Amino acid sequence: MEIYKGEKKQLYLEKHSIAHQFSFQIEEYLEVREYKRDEWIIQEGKRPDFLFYVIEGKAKIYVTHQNGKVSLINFINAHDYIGEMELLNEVYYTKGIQASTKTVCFALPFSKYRTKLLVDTKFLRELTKFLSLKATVMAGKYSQSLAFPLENRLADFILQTSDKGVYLEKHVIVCDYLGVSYRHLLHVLTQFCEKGYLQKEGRKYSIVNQHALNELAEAIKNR
Amino acid sequence: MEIYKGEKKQLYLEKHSIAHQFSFQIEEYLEVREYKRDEWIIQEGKRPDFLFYVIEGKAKIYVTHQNGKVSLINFINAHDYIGEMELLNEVYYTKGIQASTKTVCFALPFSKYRTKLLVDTKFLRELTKFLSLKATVMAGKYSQSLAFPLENRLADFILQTSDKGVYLEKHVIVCDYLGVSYRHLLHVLTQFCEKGYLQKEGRKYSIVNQHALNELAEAIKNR
DNA sequence: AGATTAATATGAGATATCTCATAATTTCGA
DNA sequence: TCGAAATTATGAGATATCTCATATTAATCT
Repeated sequence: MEIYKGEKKQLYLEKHSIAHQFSFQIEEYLEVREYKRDEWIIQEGKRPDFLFYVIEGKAKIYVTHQNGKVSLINFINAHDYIGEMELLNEVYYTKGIQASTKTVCFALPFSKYRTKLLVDTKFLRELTKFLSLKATVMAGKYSQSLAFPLENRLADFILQTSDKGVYLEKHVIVCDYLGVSYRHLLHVLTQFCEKGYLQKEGRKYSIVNQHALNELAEAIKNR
Repeated sequence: MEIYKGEKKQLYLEKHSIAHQFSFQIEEYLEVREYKRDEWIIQEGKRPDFLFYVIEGKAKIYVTHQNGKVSLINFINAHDYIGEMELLNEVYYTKGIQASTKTVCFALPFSKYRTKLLVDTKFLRELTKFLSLKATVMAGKYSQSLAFPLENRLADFILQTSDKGVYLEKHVIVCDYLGVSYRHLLHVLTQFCEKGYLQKEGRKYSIVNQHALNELAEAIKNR
């Protein structure tokens, strides 16, 4: 992990200002941090000392079950908060958060800001929106996961993550995210190829029949 | 739906005061409402005009998928808010909320309070806590549902809902909630009986081997 | 460059879960 | 109190998904 100083720090502060989300000055004790790919921003079970706001990059939330099984719960993207659970709740089991690309974020030390943050209307309103959205998304994912087979969820995932008609996510991450075994993911991908929805080209898959995928994905959207 | 007036209303206002969650007077336009079992507090797809706070009773959140399948997403209990998503977000697909017992709640009209609520530190902090918990619970449920077979989730559900060693939830609701077919739920319940964890007595099930159920349920608790 | 690790790939058999069909029992309103 | 609707119950075959075993290829480290 690297902490930006001087000019580099100023650049980020200006270019990605979040001052409008607060009604007091936050810059004095704010750090700009860069985490490298695979670095842990927060370790599972270990309460963080900072509230993070992601500027660029992508991270993954993990939780370890008692049987040792690890679940990828969600992705974190730019403009997401991290550590807000620990800011708000005295008692909370901290989940692990790992950078999946180079990730730059602002870090606000609890020690300096906690009290101020908890009475700041602007910030609380922003946070409330963020959380309500998060809760909604999780609820949606939950009901989807129960109501539909992989076929539908994968179609949706492919459409969401593909770029210019090409899908190239890593299987290991995807099967973790969608909660299925590696074997089964490959199985369904093969089916998609056989049905002519996708065409395999080396490691990549080209979308051949977008319409078919759309139909599968549509089924899981509750309106 | 019945709106309490006069003395009955006063009684509820005093006995279940939520004044401490707000920094302004909320009583003037507040209604105390009673919904009967199976009545819809909020209809799916139809934005509510009130922020609700549940005083007593139990309700269910439903969402209808495009294929007509309906998912029970979660239970709502006393001290939960309803309609907070619509208060915060201009754009939000409203889920259906149905009372599963007689349910009494406070209803605050958006028209009178929206603006005030959105700048009230006390309220926002309460709401933020509520939402963060909700998001956490949903995330937990999500990862559980993917990582474990019904056996584990059912064991947990039985322990949570049983009273004095007796389990008597309706199967139709349970299989909906746990997202499995009726047939499979019965199948696993039968297994539990065969293994000597439960004993069937008419419609009820007595817990015979709590320890075994505990072990199954423990597996899904992360930490 | 060679060694190690991570990721991809495929087969085969086991298990969890679903769908459909059908019947008995209970609940509840007219 | 009767009949409709909801709930419980069980069987049988289909499908989704998992586990394990094993091979190949790509990425990473020294």
